[in-house]
Amino acid sequence: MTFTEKALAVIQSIPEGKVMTYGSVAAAAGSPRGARQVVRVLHSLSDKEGLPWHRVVNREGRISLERGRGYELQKALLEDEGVVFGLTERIDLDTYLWQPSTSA
DNA sequence: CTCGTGACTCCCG
DNA sequence: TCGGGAGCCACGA
Repeated sequence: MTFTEKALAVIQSIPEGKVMTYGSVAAAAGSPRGARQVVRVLHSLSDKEGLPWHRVVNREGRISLERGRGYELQKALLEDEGVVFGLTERIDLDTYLWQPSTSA
């Protein structure tokens, strides 16, 4: 089981209306410092595995992508799932952060 | 095998 | 408080 596979499983475990940070996914996958690998996983498998890449945001609960890069798409997808963006285009992690270990 | 890369994160200035 | 730089890890060429 590689980090990529674990990350893949973790990301797929994120339910609608919830989000996870790169760091959290990485940690859940076994590498607290592997946030960047999560990025890689999204890039490489989001398309093939049909991952909910839009449910992955940065540590601030914000979309890392820039306007015109996918930002609006991700935001739209999340809002469609019930995720609310704050006045600062930010997601309230206290409310929407998905924590795999705490749910089961 | 070594080098480069990346939708990150943290620490220091 | 804000900005810049280095660290990090795994994967593709």
